[in-house]
Amino acid sequence: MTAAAPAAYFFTPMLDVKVIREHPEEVARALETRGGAESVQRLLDLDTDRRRRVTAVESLKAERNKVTEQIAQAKRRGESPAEDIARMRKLGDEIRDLDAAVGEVEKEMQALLLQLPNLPHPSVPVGGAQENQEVRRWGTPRRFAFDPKPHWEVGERLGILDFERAAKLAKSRFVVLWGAAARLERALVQFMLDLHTREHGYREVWVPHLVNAETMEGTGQLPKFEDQLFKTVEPEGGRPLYLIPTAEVPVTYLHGGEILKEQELPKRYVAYTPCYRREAGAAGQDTRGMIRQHQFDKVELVKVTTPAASYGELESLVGNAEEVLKRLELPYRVVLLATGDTSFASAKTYDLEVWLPGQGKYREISSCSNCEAFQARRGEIRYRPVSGGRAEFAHTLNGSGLAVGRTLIAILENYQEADGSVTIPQALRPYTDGLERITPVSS
RNA sequence: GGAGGGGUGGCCGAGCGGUUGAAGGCGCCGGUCUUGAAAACCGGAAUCCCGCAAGGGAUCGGGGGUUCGAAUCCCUCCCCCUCCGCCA
Repeated sequence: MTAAAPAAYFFTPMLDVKVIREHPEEVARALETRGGAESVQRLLDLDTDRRRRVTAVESLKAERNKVTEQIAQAKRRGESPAEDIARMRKLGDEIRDLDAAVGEVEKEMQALLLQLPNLPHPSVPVGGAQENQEVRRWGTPRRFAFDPKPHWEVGERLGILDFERAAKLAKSRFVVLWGAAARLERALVQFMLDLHTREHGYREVWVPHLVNAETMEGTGQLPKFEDQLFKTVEPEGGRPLYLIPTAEVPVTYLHGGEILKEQELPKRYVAYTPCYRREAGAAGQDTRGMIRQHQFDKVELVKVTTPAASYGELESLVGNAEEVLKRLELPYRVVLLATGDTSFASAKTYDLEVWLPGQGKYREISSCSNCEAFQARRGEIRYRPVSGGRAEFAHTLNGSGLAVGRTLIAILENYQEADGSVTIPQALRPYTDGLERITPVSS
């Protein structure tokens, strides 16, 4: 039996209030390039206010408990202490009012805290995307004897990418994959899952694609990014569900509200799911082709580990994702994101960018993050140390291993030939039932 | 969809108005015994908040209510289970 997930519970925000209280300047500085620094002073004021009120109400409660005990004793003696009871009535009202006031303050604090992003790791360059650092490159972009086409031209010429019909079925930013493309998509999923389970030690897991608000909040998607999510409408006030924007959400929250044993860590999971994103605010970006879709497949890697091990696990996670590109012989580079470009829940993120000759650019194909205790705190994911002490928040990590649609794109662009055909990478052939080349006939 | 049952500590499971932060078991930590281990026995240990501390407060699915006082009574929401119906 697994523990019931806690309904979001006051005072387990993603940043520990104590850290803000004790190091307000450092926190504000760390958040400068990430957003939220302006909340720090307000939080400090609220925190002071809250503590003052809590102290006051608790002394009243202490009195209530004492008098209650006196009444109980009197009753046992057969007396009826009318004046004590009358006093308790008044006390009870006062306590109720003060508690309500504390609740108001806590509500405001919680709302602010839920909007604060994670603090960056010291090794992360400070600044916006222009401060991102290329860590390494692998592979040499192929020299083409002809002008390499973008994937949408390659795919439409082969009759395997169909944007028009997808728009008819749904709307723009969807695609229909025909024949060899659908086959390739499936092969890629299989190939990635096999690699990570057989060689990298991940356990495969299959999860719901629709999750509730607690799960979204626990992993940092809500409340801040509601406009990026597809949401269901339930009749008669039923609780809505959200379509997952990444498998990171359900897979990380598998252990929400649980206390794991240190000796079970690290947990390493791999999951294949479709991902659904509104892409609000991306109007005009990547409108052609299947770079940015409302629905795409992804194989996701998730780890739950101890604070001491998490940065080592981040490096190996990146290596595991890189291995997919290496086996597919797709040139790529690894980029360490600067503070301002690092995602909300993450303390440190490496992006893998694959070379797309049709666009003449490296484009993101994986994002690998160490969220440290940010999600663990929100989602109450803890572990009991071997030494038997108090339960500690775990560290959670995630990374794409890889985005399948973009991998398909990369193959179409990197492996295209002058005659419009596309060669299937060697590593994928065990999964394509003998198909070695996509031509208009084979497609 | 109809009818019932239930949500308690790391896990299982008692309690059903005051002496219960909560019996018992399992698991965990320490000790005795042992060449070592196991078994047996003894002891320890929930979490969060406020406080320099002493100490105090809160927490038995969430929220609200009744009461001087609630894990225990009432309302409401969420979730799980069993049976019947329906169904990929």
